[in-house]
Amino acid sequence: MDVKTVCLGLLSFGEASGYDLKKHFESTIDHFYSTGFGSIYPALAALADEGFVTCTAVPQEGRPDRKVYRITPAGEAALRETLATCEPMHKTRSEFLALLYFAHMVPPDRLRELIDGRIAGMQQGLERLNASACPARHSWPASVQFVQGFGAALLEAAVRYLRENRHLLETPPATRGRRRVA
Amino acid sequence: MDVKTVCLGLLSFGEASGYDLKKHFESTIDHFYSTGFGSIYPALAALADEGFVTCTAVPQEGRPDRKVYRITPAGEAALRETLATCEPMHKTRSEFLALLYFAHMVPPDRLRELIDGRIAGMQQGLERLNASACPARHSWPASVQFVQGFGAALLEAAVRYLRENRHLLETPPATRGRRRVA
DNA sequence: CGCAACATGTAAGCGGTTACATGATTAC
DNA sequence: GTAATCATGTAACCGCTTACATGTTGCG
Repeated sequence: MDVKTVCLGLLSFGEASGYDLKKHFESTIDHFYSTGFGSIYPALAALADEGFVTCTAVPQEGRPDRKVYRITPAGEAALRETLATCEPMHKTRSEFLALLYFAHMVPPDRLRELIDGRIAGMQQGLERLNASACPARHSWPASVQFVQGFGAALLEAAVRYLRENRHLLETPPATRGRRRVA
Repeated sequence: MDVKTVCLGLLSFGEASGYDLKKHFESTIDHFYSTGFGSIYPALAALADEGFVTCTAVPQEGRPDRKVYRITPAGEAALRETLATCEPMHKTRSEFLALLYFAHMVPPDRLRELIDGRIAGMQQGLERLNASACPARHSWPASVQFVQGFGAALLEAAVRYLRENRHLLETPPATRGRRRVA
């Protein structure tokens, strides 16, 4: 499932511009599928080419036309087909965890800063998720809430684990009695 | 931090062949940084070119020479440098969550099967992590244990969340009184 | 005065995945 | 017999990231 499909799925919630989609990505999707304008705009153009969306240019003052996309019946059928048949993967690529894996080669100060930073970043992500969940004014389906809850649950677990176990990385090995005071 | 750096890091634990590294990736790294031979072999060749590892060919019967790689002092320095200065990212790309996000477009049976499959896959991953953690015979540093524990904690949280909240996706919306019997 | 938000797009480049190529041994 | 394990590599392809390109409005 590529960016095109995700954009098509988002358009199944209602019409939107590329800019709108980017904001949607940032607010609730970023934690499991992040992307940028460089992927979104070409995706929308391709979807329009295939007849899966229509595009209406809304003139604006002092800005490029706002291009509003709407999903077509063909697009909805294609989306259902893709969702019904694709083999959805799930993968994490974390240089952060890789670095921790090699903690024995990382200066202690650096290690501490990185872990502090990561915890802070995760709590920020948590706040962002909860913030966009609160309003409850959306016409979005329950699944959105579900996926945000999933992200929040994982973030909470990650923060807890880091807090409770970082000492395993940060205490000196103590093998070979190095720096033993007594 | 690319595949090259991770391979170099793994070689800081001790000598290994490309094949060995692949097994190491599969057993304990896969959950946060997966890769294949197509990345590992070129990475090792590049590291050898740069003088960060040496390569000793060990002849075998009926098989290609086993090429054993060892990190050099220059390689260790380069590794420390990279780990001390890189900006480690952490990102998840989940088509699975994307699909759940659009659950309103997915046939209920398919949805159930996918969630069941994902839970099963996660529990398998959990068993694999615990299995490779148990032996305790490794000369690997504590950080390895730490990272495996991290993976396990997240998997557990994910399984729990899916179990406890899947009904939110699987019960019909009930809006507009569809299929209301009474 | 400078920065953020609004708004859309192109194109090079990069890293990684996938498929291909080869081939013996061992266990079921 | 047929699948899995051992063992190494090459190369095309592909999608995504990044940088570039442009320009107005409004806020502090």
